Amino acid sequence: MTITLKDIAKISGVSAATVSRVLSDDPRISGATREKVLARIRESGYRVNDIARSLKTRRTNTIGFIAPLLAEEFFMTVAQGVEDELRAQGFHMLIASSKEDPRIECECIELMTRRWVDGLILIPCAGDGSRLARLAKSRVPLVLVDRLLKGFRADAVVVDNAQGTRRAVARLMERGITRVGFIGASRKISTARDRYRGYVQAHRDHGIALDPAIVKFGDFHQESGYGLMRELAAMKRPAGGVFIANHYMYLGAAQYLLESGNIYRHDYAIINFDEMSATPVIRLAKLTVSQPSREIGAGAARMILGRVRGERTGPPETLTLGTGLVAHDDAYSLNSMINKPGA
Amino acid sequence: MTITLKDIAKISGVSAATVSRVLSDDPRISGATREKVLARIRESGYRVNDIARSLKTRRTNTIGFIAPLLAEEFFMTVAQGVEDELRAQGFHMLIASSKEDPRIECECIELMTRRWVDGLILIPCAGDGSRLARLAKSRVPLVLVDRLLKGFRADAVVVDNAQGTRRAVARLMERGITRVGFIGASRKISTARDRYRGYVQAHRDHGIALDPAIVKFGDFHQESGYGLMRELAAMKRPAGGVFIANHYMYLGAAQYLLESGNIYRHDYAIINFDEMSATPVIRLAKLTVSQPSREIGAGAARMILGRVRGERTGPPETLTLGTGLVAHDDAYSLNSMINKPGA
DNA sequence: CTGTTAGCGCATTCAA
DNA sequence: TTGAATGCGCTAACAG
Repeated sequence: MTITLKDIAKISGVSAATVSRVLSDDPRISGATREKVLARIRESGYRVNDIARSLKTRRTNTIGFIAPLLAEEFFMTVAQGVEDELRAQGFHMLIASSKEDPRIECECIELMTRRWVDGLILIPCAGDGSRLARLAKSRVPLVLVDRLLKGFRADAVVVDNAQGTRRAVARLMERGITRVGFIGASRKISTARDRYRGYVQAHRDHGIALDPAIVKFGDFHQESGYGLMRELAAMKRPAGGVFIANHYMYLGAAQYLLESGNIYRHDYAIINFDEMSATPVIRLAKLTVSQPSREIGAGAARMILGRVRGERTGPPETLTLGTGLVAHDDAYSLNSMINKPGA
Repeated sequence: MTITLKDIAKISGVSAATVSRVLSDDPRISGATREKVLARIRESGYRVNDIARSLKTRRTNTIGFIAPLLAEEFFMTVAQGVEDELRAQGFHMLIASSKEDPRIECECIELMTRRWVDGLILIPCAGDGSRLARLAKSRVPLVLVDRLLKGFRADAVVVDNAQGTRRAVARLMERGITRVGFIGASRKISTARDRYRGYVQAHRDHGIALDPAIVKFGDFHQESGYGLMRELAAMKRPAGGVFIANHYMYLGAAQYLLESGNIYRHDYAIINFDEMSATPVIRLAKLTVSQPSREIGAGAARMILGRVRGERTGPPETLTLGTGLVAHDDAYSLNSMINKPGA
């Protein structure tokens, strides 16, 4: 027995339309009736039924957000940025994870679309954009975040992964470390591809030949980083440095170095990508490429709302944010570890 | 101009009611018409409008999930557990974060309720349950997760925080470490309170007097752990061990110990609460109390669905899961650090 | 400034 | 087994 707008109309002695107008702050309503109606609303504990409203207006004030996983700090920091911005603008957020599986991703999109989300923010999984063709043809605005899709133009918010990587690797080279290993992920993912590209560019910039033997591709997860670091460490001619393409691979690599005791034997100059809450505690990396993850999310939210509100029309735009580069002079190293304990 | 159920009825030469029945797998529909209608649906690319359906059925197949923050691994691992279970059962998840602010929390609840969520899973912020009185009186099922609220009975999924802490601290005491410091959070949060209780119990169990000077309360965040660890380290008579009440405080404490170089001077026997992805890499703790975070989420999802479907009625139930205790024999320590580099 | 009218797209009585 | 009629709660013309 929920109380409806019509009930309010009745007990206020006005029409339903008037109540509706009060609810939506229609300017051409007299102060008197507005007060009266608001009073009845307050007394009665009436609450709008957003579903009914949506059926009529064809807008749900809801944005869908789909990420490969929920329990990853980068994705969820982006999500937090999105949510903050959306809530500030009166929007809801429907969330789902694709498990890096295009089929699940499609299913999520389908379900959210059925629920009439006003727009969709997507951190896509690997592959090209063909699976999104139908969505693109529908009228539902879409913003791609973090990763781009081959052969698919859409609004997007990304960082300059190639440039961030290139600069970091170059920095190492300028310090005289020319043999730098690479621990990355499948190039079916644009960020993985671009980070690899930046790594290659740095070599070209410095006229250094790239040794394929120390270039390893895995899958952005901890186990992968662990395994690839082990491979790298097993080489007869070890690398002087290593670029590790994301936070979880860095965790895995670090775990290997610590568990194996390798860290006490060889002083790798490590570059890691992503500055997360645990980064200051790991302290194995000399250089960290950071991303403004929260801003990425906020930017995506603003972008989608621009479309939803019709403030922005026309061809897709891409917002490219820059990366940061943080040097850790306090990183562990063979030398510092030998020296410090004496202190 | 989206195509509707009525359109399908027309092109199929049947009534809207029939199409509706086909859509909901009504058993008393002839195989022939069912096939025919399904064919038209497929050809036309028709898709149900869930909003209209919800207005009619008063169910949205959507569960709201509210956590203090999105970008924290524990909360999001719970969220992942919830989402997996919900999606398997055909439900959506609306998500929001309260920022540990009861006012924002209330606002989120209000907004989700207006959108007719079928149920609400809440990791509440500090305080008592009075703010939820209205929600409790409404017909919307609620499941509390992780934290309980004083003076408020509701379905809940928690772990035995006191027991987990008690056992871990006891373990340290049995190894002869009797002076154990405490780094915890505000006792306005039930988990913080219970972990403190477990710490106190361990002392009582072993007949050890508790020294208030080494018991510190902060706020579950990194900065707090950092600051409290510094206070502890500054004591003239240092503790032999420290219990640190959650992952982020542990990160902060670890950061302090490393930055200050204190770790090279004093070998704290550390217990930390929560096993997260970075835990194996930090390696400062000798003992870790783990929680089945994903299972907590899955359990909460099952619990709320039981209510939503009316399979479960009657008084609130509490599902209490156990904690794990992991020993890290490979943890750093002053001795290991001095010895290893020689290798 | 306010009321009347007419649906939004679907599920569900009640008849047939 | 199927159809016709009705309304969920709200907004948006169009009048007045």
